[in-house]
Amino acid sequence: MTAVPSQSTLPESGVRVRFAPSPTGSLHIGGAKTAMFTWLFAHGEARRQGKDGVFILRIEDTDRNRFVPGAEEGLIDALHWFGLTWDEGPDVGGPVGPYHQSERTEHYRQAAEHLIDTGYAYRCYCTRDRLERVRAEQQARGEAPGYDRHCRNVSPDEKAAREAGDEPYVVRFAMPREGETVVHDLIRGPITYQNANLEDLVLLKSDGYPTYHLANVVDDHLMRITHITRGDEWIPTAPVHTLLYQAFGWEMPAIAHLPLILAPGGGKLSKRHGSTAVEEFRAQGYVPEALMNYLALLGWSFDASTEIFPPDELLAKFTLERVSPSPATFDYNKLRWFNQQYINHVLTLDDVAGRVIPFLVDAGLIPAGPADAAHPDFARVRDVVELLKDRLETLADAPDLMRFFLRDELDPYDTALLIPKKMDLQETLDALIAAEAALAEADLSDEAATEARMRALAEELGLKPGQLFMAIRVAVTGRTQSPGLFETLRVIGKERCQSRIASAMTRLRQHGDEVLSAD
RNA sequence: GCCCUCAUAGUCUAGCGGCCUAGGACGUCACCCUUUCAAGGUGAAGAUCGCGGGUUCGAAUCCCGCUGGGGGUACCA
Repeated sequence: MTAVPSQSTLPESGVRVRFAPSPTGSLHIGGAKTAMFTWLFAHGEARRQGKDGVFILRIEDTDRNRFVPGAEEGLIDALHWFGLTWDEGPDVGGPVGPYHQSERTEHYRQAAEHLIDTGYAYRCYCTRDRLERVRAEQQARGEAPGYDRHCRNVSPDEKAAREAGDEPYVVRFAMPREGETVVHDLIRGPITYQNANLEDLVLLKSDGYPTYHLANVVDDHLMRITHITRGDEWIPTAPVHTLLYQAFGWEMPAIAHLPLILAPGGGKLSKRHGSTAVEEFRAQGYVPEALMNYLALLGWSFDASTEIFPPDELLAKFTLERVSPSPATFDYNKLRWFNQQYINHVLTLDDVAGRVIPFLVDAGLIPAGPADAAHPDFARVRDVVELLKDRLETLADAPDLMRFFLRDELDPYDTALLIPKKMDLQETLDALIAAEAALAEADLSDEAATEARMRALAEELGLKPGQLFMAIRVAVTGRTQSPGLFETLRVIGKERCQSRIASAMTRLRQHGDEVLSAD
């Protein structure tokens, strides 16, 4: 008889959990949420209770048809960016590796053999054609489609004959035909299943690779997982896995199914609704802390009013007990709000300045360099970010809002914008001439003094302060919207302010000529 | 079809039998602040707690049914 795979010796540790993605694409936001809750449980809740909370990354690459080269690297990248760290995994190693299922096939083969030997599984030689035919017939008769257990019931003679040949086969689980199986979900309580409704699932495929069911159970056992945390969509497989543990004679880990993320219109969140991959949110200028905060509140809450939970707060407060069983709809709007909160109020100025750098580099506004204080332009960027961070919803908004600070040339703008409300071209020109003269002898680093001088000037000119300020604002920024005028002037610098006002005056004169010649 | 699961405003949620004339947040609208735009502040509208039965002196909270949403039903995970 084939021996059942056995656990390696490992010091008794409190909580061992894993995130087990398949490298079939980029990290979906739903997967990120599952990973995060699992991480919070191990590194937050368990460790707060004085337990050794271990978070493991395991790569479930048993489907050779869906394998995507590079996906694993992308997954790990995205997980790191998101802010998760694991204690054991394919990249960091660990005592119960390897952490790729494709390197653990011997365990699964052995486990399947053991189950056959003990009568809990059997070889099935049915062809795909036959399975399809059976399904079609069942459906035609209005029956529930499913494997008819043909190979489970063959005579001993036929069985022996088949085994002597070299036909390809799969190994199926011999599901109990009666009784019921109860799964105790940590989040939703007991779930009862009638065994008669359960199918004889394939455990080992004809290519020798295991299915999810076998590999998952065997690995969770061998890796000494204490709590299974996974998405809601796995609930229907829970009784099968429970029965599998029983067949092996292994203790079943505790299990918790985390609520799914739904799309705004209902159904799965897909490309049609917007971004779904963590990598996309990153590229769009979301900060990981905000994404984490938003996702945490999609199914978990601490109290009736707290909304802002930076990662350390999450680690300090998260409990599985307060995770809701109901699925939640993804709201891009609210994510944006969280992102804005982090950029405007939670992250430090230096931090935001650093994070904005890659976006400015991509836009060609500053030279490439490190995304922190080591960048040669850091001080400049920091000064600008100080004025603008409150109007950043995402980091990707930065290049557009910051252009007129970082480049000498202004973007093209409509000359008519220079003329404030209730003023005409000549009045505007006069105002700018006076403003330029005043600016020439002003100390822009003293914002209060500059403002006082300009307010006085407005009065001399018989203008409202806002009118004068708007003319200057447009001349200096090329826009009707900007941070406070005097801090804007200070950061842009006197020389550039003067040359921009000069060119605004030139444009006004030309504009006037054009208007005249058109008449 | 069958199995499972979920159910408080458009959305995320608090609530775990009386504190609820249902609290917070996003979004929406209004006002304040104000040199523009943000940010910030204040306030408003928005939920017969999906529906129907029970249990109880009393139910958003417990039980049953229904309805609706979601998931599963592969040699994918």
